[in-house]
Amino acid sequence: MPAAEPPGLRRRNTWQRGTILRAIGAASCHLTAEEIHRRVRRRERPIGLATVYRSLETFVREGVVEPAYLGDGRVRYALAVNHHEHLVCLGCGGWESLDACLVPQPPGRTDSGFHVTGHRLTLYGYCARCQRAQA
Amino acid sequence: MPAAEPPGLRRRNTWQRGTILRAIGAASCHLTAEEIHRRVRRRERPIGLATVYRSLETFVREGVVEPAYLGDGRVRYALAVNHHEHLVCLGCGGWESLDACLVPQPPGRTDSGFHVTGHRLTLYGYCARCQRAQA
DNA sequence: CTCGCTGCAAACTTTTTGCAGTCAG
DNA sequence: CTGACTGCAAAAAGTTTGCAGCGAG
Repeated sequence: MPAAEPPGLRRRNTWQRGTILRAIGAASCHLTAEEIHRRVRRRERPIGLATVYRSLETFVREGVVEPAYLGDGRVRYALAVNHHEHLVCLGCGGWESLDACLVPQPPGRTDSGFHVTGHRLTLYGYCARCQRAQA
Repeated sequence: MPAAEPPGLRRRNTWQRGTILRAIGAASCHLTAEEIHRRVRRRERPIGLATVYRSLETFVREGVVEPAYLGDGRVRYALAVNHHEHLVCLGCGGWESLDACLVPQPPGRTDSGFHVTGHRLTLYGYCARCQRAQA
């Protein structure tokens, strides 16, 4: 499920990547790159923001981490293991998490030969507060 | 379905918005803001990029246009009527469209009172080309 | 040893915002 | 008439990249 290994690269395990991955895993929801950066900076040895971005890119490619685009112009990340969907409000831009996964179908292969390893579902509409405001 | 009317604003129809909406509708796939801008610029009277962005924001709020975040750092737009899903390759970053909509469940209301009016599903994995490259 | 990874800072891209003038209703 | 919409240009925000040094394997 974690997708096949990248072409010819040999991955190295550094303490930075471990720290970043642990920070994402410790969070209860999706984090932005900056939030992750801020959390791993608290440690004795700081980690560069660029490193966070580069590590995230690697993790996403490996299928370990899942990105989420909630419409506020920044990407959020969470462990693929903690997969969940989001409800985004078109009124205020806010969002809530949805525990259930509404796309139960297992990864497979499409007609075009595309190998599906995961998915990302975002539901959008209006939150309770915005519905009231429109009344 | 096109969501309720915004709070206290009265919308105005300008030739710019009509042109932008027509450009999106004429496209066979999702367009980036810049692509839309380039297309509406061909006309005799050019439209400002900021206007394109502001109009898109309005259209999305109204539920007329649907955004798509395919992971390349820019947002793409298409008419909600032309709804379709995407397959994004984690290997090369490319993407293909999927005609079928895999989330047939109708809009409804969640426990938290959130009113769902639409959704956005992105499947990810590896395209045929990248699978071959990894072999 | 080798070569992928890191940090820093500069560069880039995309999107947003301020403001004054315009025009739809 | 009113105030929402527009254009321009400047600014912001988020992400990427170049490069030299470091260190995992």
